[in-house]
Amino acid sequence: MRYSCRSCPLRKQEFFAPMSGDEIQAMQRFKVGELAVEAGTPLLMEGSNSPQLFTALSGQGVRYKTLPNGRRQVITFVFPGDFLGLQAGVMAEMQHSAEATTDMLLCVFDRSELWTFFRTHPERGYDMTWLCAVEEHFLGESILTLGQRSALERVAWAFLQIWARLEALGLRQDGWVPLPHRQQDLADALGLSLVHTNKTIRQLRNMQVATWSDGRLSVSDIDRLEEIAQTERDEAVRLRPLF
Amino acid sequence: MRYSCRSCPLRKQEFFAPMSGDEIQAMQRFKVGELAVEAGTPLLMEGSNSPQLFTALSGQGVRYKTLPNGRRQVITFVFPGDFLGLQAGVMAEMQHSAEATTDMLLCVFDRSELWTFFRTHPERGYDMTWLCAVEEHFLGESILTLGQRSALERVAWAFLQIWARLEALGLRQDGWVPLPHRQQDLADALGLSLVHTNKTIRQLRNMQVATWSDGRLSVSDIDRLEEIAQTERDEAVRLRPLF
DNA sequence: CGAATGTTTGATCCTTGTCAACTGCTGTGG
DNA sequence: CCACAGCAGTTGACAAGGATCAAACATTCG
Repeated sequence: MRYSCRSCPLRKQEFFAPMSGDEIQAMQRFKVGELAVEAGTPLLMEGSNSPQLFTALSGQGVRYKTLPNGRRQVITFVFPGDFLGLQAGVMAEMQHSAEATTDMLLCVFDRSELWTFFRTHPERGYDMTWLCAVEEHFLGESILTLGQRSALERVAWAFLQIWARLEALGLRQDGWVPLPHRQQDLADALGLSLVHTNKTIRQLRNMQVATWSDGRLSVSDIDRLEEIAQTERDEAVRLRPLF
Repeated sequence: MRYSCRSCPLRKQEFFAPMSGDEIQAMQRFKVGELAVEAGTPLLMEGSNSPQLFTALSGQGVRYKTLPNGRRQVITFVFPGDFLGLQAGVMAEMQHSAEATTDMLLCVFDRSELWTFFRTHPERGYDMTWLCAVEEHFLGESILTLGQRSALERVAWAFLQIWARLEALGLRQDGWVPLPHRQQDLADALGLSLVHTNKTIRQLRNMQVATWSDGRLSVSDIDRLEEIAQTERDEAVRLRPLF
């Protein structure tokens, strides 16, 4: 039996203790509702202080920061299960923006209720800390990539991460996973120019390792991809909780 | 009156509710002791699963990851007040290493007690989440820097961050703050080569903006530094908690 | 049909990396 | 005491990875 907040799974049963009936009720009070947004809709704005927290249910988006000169850095892609807006809940305001790349369905929580929820259900503090450590792990990997990997290694690494994550989410069908972003988005995530990103993607296709076109990413030689990306398959990617 | 875990301040009173007598007692049981290490000592090892958590009390160090080909990425510099080893407490093992650059004094906690502590003092889950959001903010800034800033911008940004942080810690004396790392460490943190980092530091010195030599960083024109780094002074840097 | 958006490709430039050599300093052992 | 090794910092010459510029192509949408 799986406990869940209707369509919004609170967590994976494999990794967390099941919730009591009381907790489920509290969770449902905590949840405000669902929100459907169209592609291109801004979800969070840098400098704002939105009263809401989101969990992505379906669709994809990006979290990003911008420099005064206009350059944009994509921090992470947003996939189903990702949690958005915690910063504004804790710090004075958001430090990054987020935008829907495709149509998205979001699970909306009321920020002010978050602390009430944690206070009445203290063991969830562990969950949050866990979530935090996992997030920190991924950001650290990004830093490693941006700082030390070559263009080819970066793209291979990104494909590998995305592939593993979406596969773990059960979004693999036939030989591909959905990756509806623009090449510009990947370029901004990897700190590369659009042109060079394009040429590097092509290189991976020519090597018959991975192909990304029409919003579909397919990896045909995952071992080779790991070799190129200088990384071992990351088990942690599968552990990301669905809060 | 300030409550504290002896020399290890649990938190800044400005941002957190004071602790009850019970909590202080629990905190002292949680604390195992202090640890003095020499410069060069490894504190955490990637892939290991150390049973301890640390808070830096004095001295400086680095947290870093390495690629199979040997390249090293410094994730953050470790300053007094920084918390180390949470990952291993939550995930299976550490995902990065840490090393003391100078002699350091550390406050040691027992990992297994952490959860007990949080369970008995649930409101500290908030603190941990807060700490997490702040950390995430800084890692996000690093990603922005590595992805989008030029070499000169990167070094200026780093100097600014370090200056603000150490100043907030009260470590500024006369016109300088202590920065005992090697140029190689900064290079590895910024994703630049040693040689180019050296030349860029020199450039900032020639511009009479900032000087770093003999382990002392002095900023003579902080406004200019912000301009170059493409950033506004970051208030968040001052909010980092001393857990 | 034209406008807008995204992808692809080639040519050229430049920021940064790599290589190499030299300095100054410190610690060590003959 | 000096010779020497080792390490961090410094500088110049050169190479290269990736950025920028420019233009063509494909799709979609009004």
